[in-house]
Amino acid sequence: MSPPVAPSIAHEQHRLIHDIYVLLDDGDRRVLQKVNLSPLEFSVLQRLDTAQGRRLTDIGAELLCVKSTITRLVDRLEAHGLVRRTPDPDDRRAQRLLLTPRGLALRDEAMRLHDAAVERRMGLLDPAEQQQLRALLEKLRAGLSEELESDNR
Amino acid sequence: MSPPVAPSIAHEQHRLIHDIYVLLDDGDRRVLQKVNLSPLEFSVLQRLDTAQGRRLTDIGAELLCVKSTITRLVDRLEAHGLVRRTPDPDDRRAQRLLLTPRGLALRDEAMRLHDAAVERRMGLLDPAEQQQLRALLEKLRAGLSEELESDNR
DNA sequence: ATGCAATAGTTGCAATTGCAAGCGATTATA
DNA sequence: TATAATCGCTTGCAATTGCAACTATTGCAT
Repeated sequence: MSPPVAPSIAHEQHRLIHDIYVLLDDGDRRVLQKVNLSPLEFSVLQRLDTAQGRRLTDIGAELLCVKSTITRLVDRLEAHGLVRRTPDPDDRRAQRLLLTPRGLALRDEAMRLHDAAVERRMGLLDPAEQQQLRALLEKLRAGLSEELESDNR
Repeated sequence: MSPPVAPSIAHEQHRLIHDIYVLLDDGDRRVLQKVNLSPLEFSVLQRLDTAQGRRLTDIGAELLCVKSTITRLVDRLEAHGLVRRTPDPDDRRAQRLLLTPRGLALRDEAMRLHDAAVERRMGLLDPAEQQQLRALLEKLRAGLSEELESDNR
């Protein structure tokens, strides 16, 4: 049970976040299965709209996955009629990705289900705690993404 | 940018945790690559010792992945001489999984690297904030795992 | 202007993972 | 104690993902 290396506080914290993520992701997976979406597909749909659209690379950058993953995930979504690729008017290399009406409807349905499940799970903390948690996480996220950017520079 | 469904507070919080996890996981991946381990492999090694060992199924349950994933992940670790399967004396169906000396050394090396990276990243919060965060996350984790258990019942 | 590096996206390939079926061992039930 | 249900683990198969290589386009530096 006890490893020879003493775990640090930060390590414990990281472990906590990891455990929680695993639990949340597992819950997400079950909920989203009802609308036949994987968590990653849902993340992509969440980032789209029906008007201007987004470029594939931008989405990949936000989700920290390689371009080819987005390409093929979008292939699937498009085959299901949920999104539509359209040429970017400003850059002939790029594609803009749009939600179709059907995609919008499914996305909203998924969000309703997902939000209800998340609400229930986050309800384990009272509102004051949720507020606290949110502030801490926002600070952490800001720092982490900044660090990531400077790493990539 | 703005979706037609108003995002709830809980939803925002979930999004934060998700984003942070993605960032942390990306960081983990880079660090662990230096010792040629995937995050999941590292998670498994972290849960092992050199004495009694753990059963494969128990590890899978903790990491919320199916048994076959553990089977094959252990196949790889064993092929690299990091772990060893040994029959469970109490149950002839089961295998107990042990760290080899080499596995122990690598695990400790990985933990040193990983901890240093985590320490640096969690250092974005001051000690008081880390303390706060830890308390909140522990409460959340406890609630979530309890919920998971009752789901599976 | 011209050539060279960087960028957007796609494709081939290998590795990882989940699901379902299967096999031996164990526990529960009658 | 016989039989059925469950459990621990493995294997076949399909799906998802990352990496590297490639094409087409853009932008920068001369």
